[in-house]
Amino acid sequence: MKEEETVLQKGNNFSEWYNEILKRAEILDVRYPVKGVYVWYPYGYKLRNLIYKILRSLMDKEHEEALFPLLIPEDELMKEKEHIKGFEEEVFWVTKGGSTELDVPLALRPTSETAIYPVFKVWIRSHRDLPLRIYQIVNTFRYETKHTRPLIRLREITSFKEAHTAHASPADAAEQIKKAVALYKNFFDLLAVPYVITRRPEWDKFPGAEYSIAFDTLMPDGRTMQIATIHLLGESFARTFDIKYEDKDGSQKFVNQTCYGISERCVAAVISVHGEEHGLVLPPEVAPIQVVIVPIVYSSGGAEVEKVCIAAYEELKRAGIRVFFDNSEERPGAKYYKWEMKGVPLRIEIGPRDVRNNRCEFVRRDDFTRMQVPLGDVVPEVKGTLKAIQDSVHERAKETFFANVYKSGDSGVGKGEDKDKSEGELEELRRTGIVSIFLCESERCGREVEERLGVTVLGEAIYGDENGERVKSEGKCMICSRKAKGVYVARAY
RNA sequence: GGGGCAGUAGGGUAGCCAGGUUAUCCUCGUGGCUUUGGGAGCCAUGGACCCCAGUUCAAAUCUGGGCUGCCCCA
Repeated sequence: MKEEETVLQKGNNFSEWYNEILKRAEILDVRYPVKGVYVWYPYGYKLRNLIYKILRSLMDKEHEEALFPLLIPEDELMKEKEHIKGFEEEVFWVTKGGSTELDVPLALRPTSETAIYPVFKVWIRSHRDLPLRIYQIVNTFRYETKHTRPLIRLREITSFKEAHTAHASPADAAEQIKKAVALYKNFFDLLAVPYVITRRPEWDKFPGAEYSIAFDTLMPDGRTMQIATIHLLGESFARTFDIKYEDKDGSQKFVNQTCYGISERCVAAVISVHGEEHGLVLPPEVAPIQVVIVPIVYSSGGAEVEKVCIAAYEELKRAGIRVFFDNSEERPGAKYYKWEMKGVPLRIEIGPRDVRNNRCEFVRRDDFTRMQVPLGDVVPEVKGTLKAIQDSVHERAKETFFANVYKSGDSGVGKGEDKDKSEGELEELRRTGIVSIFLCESERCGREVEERLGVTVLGEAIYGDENGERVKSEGKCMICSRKAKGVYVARAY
């Protein structure tokens, strides 16, 4: 194979890189003949499952997993007017059973509020039933009319983790929002994916919510991608679906609700943020194969090498490492390229020279550094190296990310230039990253900025820096000069 | 939302403008022999014109529609 087929340009053509890597690393097969729906390859599905295993373990501490139906009757879906307005044009409908027209058309859930809340009404009777915190991981359907993209814009979202909570008081619900933010921070930190957290503008919040908070990461082409959303629903859905509880004093009260979700965009983020010219670079936490052992076998003396490889393999496996022994027929070089493409964090090479010296060689995927390790120390050395790779992958991602978060005035937290930007400069910056500007809360000014700069307003920068400190910032709106807050804008997916 | 380009073997492609014999090349699959410290070599062999209609003696090639994919702009 030729050199240009080996090296994938990521920087100047992200789209091509992204499509190519999904295919070559066997994450997703895009050849299914329906627009916007795709097939998970076994390797991609293992990656997905490891990522969702982390998400599950975080959720399970304070939520219970449940499973609600895919089909939602038309009358339930239509109940919450503001909510349905936001989805109406994207709903898939089941209208026939065989050749019989259905009395009530059934929607394929675009999200599950209207499937879950009628059941909440039945489940919740007393303040003793609160707080109620459930989640599910399901597929959802949206009739996307725009350009669909694997893992990013889908007609079938296969892996939507949605949490729904109900609380007695507004304060409890607000407290839950904070917990959800902390939980998601924890999650993306483990994936080594950097983010900004913003409160979405009033005119861009989740339909039916009081307010929405979102996590956005930065893709290599300079666009942001929303990777998590958190919504305070207040009482609006409770009123619509009549979800009430009997309080201690015997009175009937509406519950206060929240919901928050993460989709397989988190997988797209892991792939896009860390990958490079040679393929995927997976953080060890989520790598389906953490260590691959490649034997260097000659026709003579191969048996000895194989014996040592198997011994190392068994030892690592016993230690709980996800290890693979590649004793296929290919030549060593071919194996290196293959496992680099698949993002395996650490490769161990063992050949006759190594066996003679009672050692093996480590090669790190993140920086290709090579080291010799005594065979007796393999397990502790692997553990230490995987930890080091996890950290350095995270550090590198954060460095790239924050180098592309720019502030204008003191309205943000980025590490870019700390001075006021002219519109021309902003024009330049928005091509490569996230820019913080002052903007008032009116939709008119927001839309004008979006139009003029060709960006999306992500929202007020909250929990902005790494210490989780809220950024205090007040200034003048760059459109109307009224009192304004610092908001992030960027070109968004 | 608007505009452009494309669909030929599992993957990538030539041929299409100018219709006509057995559809090109690389990769890949299968069997065999020799190999193995960064994509091995040789021999044999396997596999394709997106779908529907139209034009024509004749369509991968021309026309229309559909489906699917990709790119750019908003």
